[in-house]
Amino acid sequence: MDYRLKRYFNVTAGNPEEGLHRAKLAKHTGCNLETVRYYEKIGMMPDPPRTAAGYRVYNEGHVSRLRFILRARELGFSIEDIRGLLRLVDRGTQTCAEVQQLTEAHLADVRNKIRDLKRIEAVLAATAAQCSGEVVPDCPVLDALAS
Amino acid sequence: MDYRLKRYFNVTAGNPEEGLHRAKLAKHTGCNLETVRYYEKIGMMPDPPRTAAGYRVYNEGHVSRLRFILRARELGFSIEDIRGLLRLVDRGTQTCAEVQQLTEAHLADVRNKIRDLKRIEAVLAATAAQCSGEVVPDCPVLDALAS
DNA sequence: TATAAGGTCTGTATGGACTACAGGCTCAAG
DNA sequence: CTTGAGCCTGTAGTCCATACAGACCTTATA
Repeated sequence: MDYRLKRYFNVTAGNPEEGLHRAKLAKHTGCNLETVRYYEKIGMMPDPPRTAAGYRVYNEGHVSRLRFILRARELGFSIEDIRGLLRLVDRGTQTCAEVQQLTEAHLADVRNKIRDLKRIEAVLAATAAQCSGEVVPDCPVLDALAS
Repeated sequence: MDYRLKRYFNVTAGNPEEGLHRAKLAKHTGCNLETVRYYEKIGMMPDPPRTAAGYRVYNEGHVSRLRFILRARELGFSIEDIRGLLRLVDRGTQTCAEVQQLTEAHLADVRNKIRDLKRIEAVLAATAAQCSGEVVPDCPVLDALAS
């Protein structure tokens, strides 16, 4: 399709609101503009279709995938961890056993994170509560994770 | 005290098991050897006392502080977040109101992390359960964090 | 329709948080 | 008193982004 024609369709041939350029994807997800390109480069995000002029065009699928990646990073998952999680989404050739093993490993990791965060939560909540008085309690933050 | 004397006390003057050199601290905490020095440089870890020859000497306090930092990083806290949390430990000059505000902010962050991790946990658990059969379920991992 | 403004492209440079290495000193053992 | 392991410092390299530079595309306005 000629790019002159594409204009009539607001970038993509389909639904107008499904076609996002890079800046809009970034804004929708809270991602840095350049990071979008970076994740594409390292293979975390698929190469998006392009307009005739070479502009990247994203859809809702890209939005949720990118949101997931960003939040998973905030939750302390490494790039490789996230690749593993996304493999559960992108799979096709994997056997069920492989999927299960991967899943169980992530599950253990996630549950440990939850456990430790709850410990921190408890300590912080106690601190905040006691602190409403004049007395600043002795702060056992470090002990929260004293495995 | 002369360092020749210190030998008799296994590096520190006090309890032998309280004096750790850098490699031992690293091994006890699972920290990379060089990272110990790095955290000291950026002020996350206090400058430890030194032997007469200049060797760093750590105690149990250093161990738990470093463990905390490392785990907090794994849980997705930034260096600045952790500085904030540690300020609750290191405080002395802060007012109660400051401590409380800081604590409440961290608390909200922690609770959001827990919420999202639980969502991931639920999806992973479901995946693992279904996957024990022959059928690989449609994988809604991405939807887990579709805020 | 010329042009200015703003969005996008690519490649490259910079920054933060580590991590590894090089060259020299210290220490315990033999 | 030498040898090897461990520690010191400073510096270089890596990973994960983030920012910038110079060129092209698109839209609005004169």
